[in-house]
Amino acid sequence: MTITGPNRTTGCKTVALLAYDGCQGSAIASLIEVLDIANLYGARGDPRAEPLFRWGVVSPDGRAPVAMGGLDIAVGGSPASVPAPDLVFIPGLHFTGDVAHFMQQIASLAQDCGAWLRAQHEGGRVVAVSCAGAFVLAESGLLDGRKATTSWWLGKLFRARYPRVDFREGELVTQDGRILSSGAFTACLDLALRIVEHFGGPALALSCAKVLLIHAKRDSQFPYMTLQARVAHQDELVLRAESHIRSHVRETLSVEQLAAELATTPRTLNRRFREVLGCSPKQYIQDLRVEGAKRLLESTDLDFGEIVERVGYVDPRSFRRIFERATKVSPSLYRRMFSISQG
Amino acid sequence: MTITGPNRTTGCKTVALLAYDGCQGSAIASLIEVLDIANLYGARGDPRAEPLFRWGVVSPDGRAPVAMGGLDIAVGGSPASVPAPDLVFIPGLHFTGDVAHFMQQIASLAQDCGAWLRAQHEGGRVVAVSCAGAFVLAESGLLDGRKATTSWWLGKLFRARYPRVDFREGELVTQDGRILSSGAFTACLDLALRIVEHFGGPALALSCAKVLLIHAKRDSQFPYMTLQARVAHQDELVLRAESHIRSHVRETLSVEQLAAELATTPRTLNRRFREVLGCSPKQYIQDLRVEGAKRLLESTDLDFGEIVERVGYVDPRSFRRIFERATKVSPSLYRRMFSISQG
DNA sequence: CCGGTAATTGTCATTTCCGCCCCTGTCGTC
DNA sequence: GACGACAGGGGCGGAAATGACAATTACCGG
Repeated sequence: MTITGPNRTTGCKTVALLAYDGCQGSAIASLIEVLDIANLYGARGDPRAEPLFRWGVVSPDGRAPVAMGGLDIAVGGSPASVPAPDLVFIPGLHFTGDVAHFMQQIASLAQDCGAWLRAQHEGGRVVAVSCAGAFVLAESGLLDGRKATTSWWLGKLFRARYPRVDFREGELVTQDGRILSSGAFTACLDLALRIVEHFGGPALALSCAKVLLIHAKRDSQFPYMTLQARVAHQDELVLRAESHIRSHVRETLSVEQLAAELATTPRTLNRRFREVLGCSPKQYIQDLRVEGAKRLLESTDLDFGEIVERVGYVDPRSFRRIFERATKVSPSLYRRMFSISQG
Repeated sequence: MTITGPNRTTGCKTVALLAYDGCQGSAIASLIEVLDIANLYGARGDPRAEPLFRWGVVSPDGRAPVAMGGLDIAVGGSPASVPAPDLVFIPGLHFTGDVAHFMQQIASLAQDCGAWLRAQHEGGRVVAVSCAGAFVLAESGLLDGRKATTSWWLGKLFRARYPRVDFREGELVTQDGRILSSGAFTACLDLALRIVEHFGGPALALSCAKVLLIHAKRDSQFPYMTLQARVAHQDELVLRAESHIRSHVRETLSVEQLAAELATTPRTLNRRFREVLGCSPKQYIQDLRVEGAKRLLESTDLDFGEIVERVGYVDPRSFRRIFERATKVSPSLYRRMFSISQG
């Protein structure tokens, strides 16, 4: 797939999509299709109109990579084969849980494409990444001091590795100057819409959204997050506290009580939790309760008041506040999003 | 991309994905990735576990097709190269508005693959289609008397062409026996989840949904539908009526009044509308008003009561009912889904 | 046994925010 | 048209989190 003809001399925008081994092929295919649809709807009524977008797929070495899941993707050459793109897109990368291997892939990509990416950005082009693609940009230093996001399950790793980036946890799409980033897998669709909006305006983006069946205004990744495994640790006191909490989540549970139970003081408990788990005991309990409520919303028809009681709260109003802070959606919307039972 | 090894002798399920010229490549890539993720999450804790899914991409003639937007897709061969798949998937096809050309593509596909598809289905395999893929199945006679859906903008065409199919307008995913179908573009993600659920259970599907950032329970295409261009016609009376309606939508408007205005009777007006446009004058007016309300919800901050008045209604309660019947969501949710302004 | 040092814990004041209560408005259902 | 479940604003008393600093403990070599 190669680019033909000129671009910057006209109103037509050129997009270069970077494919590489193990990349999320659907992000590339989706973006292409969204641009294709935008071309169709943008030229409504005039079939001879110049298309709004052109695009080409490239790879670091110019050879066809094998995407995630084993799909072969044909490319038009190395990055140099798309002269003067208006936008560069880097898809994500599957993370299987092996941090070392993952970071090594990122480092290798950054080495191959970092200089090119920096040059593109300095040359005034828009750079858009989705999912783990943000790591490549961060590694290349392009995100220092800038807003960015990534897949929700990579958030902690990202924040730890790149403290200089203005990391926006849980956001779906971020924009900072000419740098766009987006979250997990299908967030690339929201990113694609943002790109269409950027070059073609909000009305065109909305038309595309309706054809594609995407909310034009999905707002965050928060509702999708699940409680991740805590860091392993050896703190005997905290371990005992965790165990005690786990077996009493359903009951009213105060930190003071808990401290007494473990023959220590609230202050110590607080300090140790923060040190080892990075949060307060109360927070820990709340997280568990919210996760419990999510399970009940997903798998039962109990009404919210009942669920509130089951996870150890009395007042629906307060627990709703906590639930919404964690998930960024209301309980009923959460249920509509993730209910397992038939509807 | 080829399948290696056996399949039906074990618990592993094999999926054959059919690619063809102009097909929606992202549907293929997405399904592959969803299956890949399902393999990862399904085997949690046991890296040596046999994967739940295997897959292979094929094309009618075994050669690599060029997907929508110009993306080349590598295939493992013709349909015969995936022996005994457990599921066959057919992606959609871009519809640019040229019905004749579209139907010719469908006919050609049905000719190439119809017999194979029928054999697969008769052999007990699951057949899944997304978007315009339903036309291929319908053309091959596999959908007669069965539930099916397709992209919302193809609904009328589908119903007209295949009256024997139990067409479910606006549904996102349908299942009838071993035949699955899904609606517009990204509905293939919902279909993919349904496939995972079918072979791996609801809990696994939910885990995948959260990683992919998909609602596990998106319910319909209705909110995304927009008023489509009406059929062109020559009925002078109806044309005058349409014109009169368009210029008076904002005012209270009765069919009786309208008939008087055009020097005819309500009965005639009804008959002619039904004959030419397939709906009643009242329905026609309502459709316009709902569409007007949608525009206002998308682009302004006016509250619903105000909008109701602007489109010519008095009672918010009754207009809400009409709005919800058409869109299947409440006005406030519609605004949250498609609001153009910042939020 | 002692004093020095560092790590940990306790005390307390401050601020934040939780949890409970009131209420109204919206939505879907019957 | 009425009802019940849900959403969410606001206020208040009290619990929780945390910083600063003092007190205690643990661990040394001398």
